[in-house]
Amino acid sequence: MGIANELQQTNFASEEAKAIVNVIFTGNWIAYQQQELLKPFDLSMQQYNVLRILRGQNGKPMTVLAIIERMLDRTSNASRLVDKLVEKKWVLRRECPNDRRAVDVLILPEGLALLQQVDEIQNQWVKRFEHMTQEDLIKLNELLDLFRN
Amino acid sequence: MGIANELQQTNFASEEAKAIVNVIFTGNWIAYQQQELLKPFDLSMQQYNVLRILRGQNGKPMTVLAIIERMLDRTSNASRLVDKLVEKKWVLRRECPNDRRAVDVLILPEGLALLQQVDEIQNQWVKRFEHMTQEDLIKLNELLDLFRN
DNA sequence: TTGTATTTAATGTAATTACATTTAATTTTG
DNA sequence: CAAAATTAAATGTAATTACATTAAATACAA
Repeated sequence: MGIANELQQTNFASEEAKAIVNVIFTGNWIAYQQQELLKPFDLSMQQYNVLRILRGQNGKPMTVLAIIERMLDRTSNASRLVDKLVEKKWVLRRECPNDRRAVDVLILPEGLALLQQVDEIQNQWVKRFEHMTQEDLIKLNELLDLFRN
Repeated sequence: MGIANELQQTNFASEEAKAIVNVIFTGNWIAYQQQELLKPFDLSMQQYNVLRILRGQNGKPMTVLAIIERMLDRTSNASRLVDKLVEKKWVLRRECPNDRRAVDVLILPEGLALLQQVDEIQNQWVKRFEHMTQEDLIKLNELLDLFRN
């Protein structure tokens, strides 16, 4: 993967400049891996994210707005995202009883089953990070959090 | 920014799982910052990346294929990317003399001037990371490299 | 209560992207 | 050398995305 190594080689103006590129590049890299992992399930990362948020509700419905607020990437298109999930019969969409502007979205058993399947593959895949110690991972998470502050 | 903090709060299945989400999220976050920074220059991140690659050539032209190989994000659309740069008169495109299939792309003085302007803003902006020590940044870069291996 | 403002979701659209195909030029092979 | 294979870039397209606008319902204020 050409650039992955080149990143180490390239001489950057500063450690900051390298970190910026490195964070973006590594983010894209892992996002790509995740996309590939989800492809066999005909699931995009955003759709997967929404399904997991809905699962987190333990059966309670959520409005589209509530979903948007929980999503990792601010998407203006949650409506159409939910469309796709409805089409595939993974979630149910229905008018919200107490506010007819709003729409309740609810994960279906089929959606839950799908997530369980993905979880299994995901758990397998995560083993790819066995070369990192727990300490490494904690430190990485700390530094990324610091980076954003 | 809701999620940024929620990331710290949310309880993940594992440190690995958190790192995956954290890397993607932080990558998107910083990419967004960069996009905003480039917006006043009517420059997308990919276009900026191409211009910088061309600047690195110190006046020598590059074929589209050579550009693709150096780009951070594998884009299948380098042709159209270069189109935009040509439109804006930042680069020149001409037939490659020794291989008429190929196309030489060359950064123009206007393109170099633009980059210099962006550099200045960029240098200002990077100060946002002053809260991180040099050691922090080096460690972050190391851990990201490790993460990809 | 009635008109105005706000909120929620859906939609229109233009730009971007990924992926496949096409065109033209060059290289390889028989 | 001629035909086939490969290479480089451009193009077609369908899907995705960002951004603005619309439509419908609700909240609020006079």
